[in-house]
Amino acid sequence: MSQDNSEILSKKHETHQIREMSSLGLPQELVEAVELMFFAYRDFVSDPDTILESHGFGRAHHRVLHFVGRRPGMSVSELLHILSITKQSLSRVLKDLIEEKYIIQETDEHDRRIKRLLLSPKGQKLHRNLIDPQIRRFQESLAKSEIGTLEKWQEFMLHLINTETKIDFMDDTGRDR
Amino acid sequence: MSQDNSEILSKKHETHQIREMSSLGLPQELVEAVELMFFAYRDFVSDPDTILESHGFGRAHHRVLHFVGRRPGMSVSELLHILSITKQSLSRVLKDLIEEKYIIQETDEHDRRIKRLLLSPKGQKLHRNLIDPQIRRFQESLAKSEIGTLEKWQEFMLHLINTETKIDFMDDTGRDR
DNA sequence: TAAAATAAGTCAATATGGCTGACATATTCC
DNA sequence: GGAATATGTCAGCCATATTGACTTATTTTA
Repeated sequence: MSQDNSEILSKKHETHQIREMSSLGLPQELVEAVELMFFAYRDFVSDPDTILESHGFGRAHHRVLHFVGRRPGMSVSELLHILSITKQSLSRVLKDLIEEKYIIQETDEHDRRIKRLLLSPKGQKLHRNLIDPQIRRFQESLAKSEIGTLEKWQEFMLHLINTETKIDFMDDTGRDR
Repeated sequence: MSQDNSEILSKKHETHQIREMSSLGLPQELVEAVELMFFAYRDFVSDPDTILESHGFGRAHHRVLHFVGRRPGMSVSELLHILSITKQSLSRVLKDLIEEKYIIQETDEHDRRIKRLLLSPKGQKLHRNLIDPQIRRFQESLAKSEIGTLEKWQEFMLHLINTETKIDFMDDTGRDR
C-alpha cells in the first residue's frame, strides 16, 4: 500500500548486492516469513492440542481457559470481545467447561446481570498443563537462537496485530493503563 | 523438560532484580508471548481470509495455492505431507481449485502415476493477491519496530518448529540442499 | 511376468467450531 | 414503565478436519 519497498531493500543483505527473489517475484525472506508464521503457529499449538484431545476438548476450549485464567473475573461479553467469536460459538465450549467444573461462574456483586468467570483449581491445573509446553518451546527457542531476549520479537509481533486487537491485548496484559 | 529456568531468568531484565510473574506464576513476558502468537497469527491471516471469502474459498484453499505456487510441479503426496492433512481433506479443496482453473495438473513424464501441480496464470494472480497484504504487514512491522532485519526473528521462529516440519520447510525454501 | 507397492481419487460417516437469526429471561438504567 | 444490557438458548448452515474402506492406473520388484 503506502509501503515503499526500496527502504526495506536497502536494509538487508549487505553481502549480496541483489536481493534474492522468490518464484513469486517477491523478496525471498518475506515469503519465507509467511511460511514461518504458518509452520510455527501450527507446531506451537500441537502440544496443547494433544492434551486437549485426551480431555475431549478442542482449541476453542483452550482459548477460553487461557483468557479466563489470565483475567480472572472477566465477564462473558468481555470474553466474546477478546475472542472475536459469537455468543453461540462460545456457549458450547463454555457450557462444557462449566459443566465439567473447570470454570466457575459468580454473579457480580453490583450488577447481578453480569457473571464473573473464574478458573477452579481443576481449571488452573489444566491451564497450566496446556501452557507449559508452549512456554518450554519459547525457552528452548530463546536458548538456541541468537535473539537474546524476547523484547524485539515481541515488538515485531505486536506490530503485526490490528489496532483494535492491540487494545484488547493491552487490557489483557494490564499494560498502558 | 530438560530446560532450566534459572538460565533464562538470569538473562533478562538487567534493570529489574525480580522477574515479573503473571497470575499463573509464570514469567509475564513468556505468557504474553503465547498471546502474541495467537493474536498475531489471527490478524495476519485476516486479510487473505476476506479475499478468499469473496471467491468462495477458505484457508485450506489458500494453503494449497501457496505451496503449489512456491513449489511448482509438486506432487499430490508431497502436498499432503507438507500440509499434514489427509487425502480426503485435501481432495475437496484441490478439486475446487482444479475445476475453477486456478491449478493445473500435468502427468509426470517419467512416472505417469504422479500428477504435477502448477498454478495457472489465474492461480498466480490470486496467490499474489493473497500474499500481498501479508508481505505488507511484515514490511510495515519491520519499518515500525526496532528489529532491523528479519534474520533473528526468522531464526527464533524456526526454532519453534518441530524437527520433522523443519525438513519440509527447508525443502520448500530450497535451502541446505 | 505375476505380484506387490505406490500415487491418486473416491465413498460414507463423523466431529469441531465457526456462522446467522430469532427469541427468552433477568436485571439495571432512565 | 419502557429501553437497554447481559446472558442463554433454539434451530440450522458451512468449512474443514478426521477415519476406514475401496478403486484404478502405473511402476517396481521378486
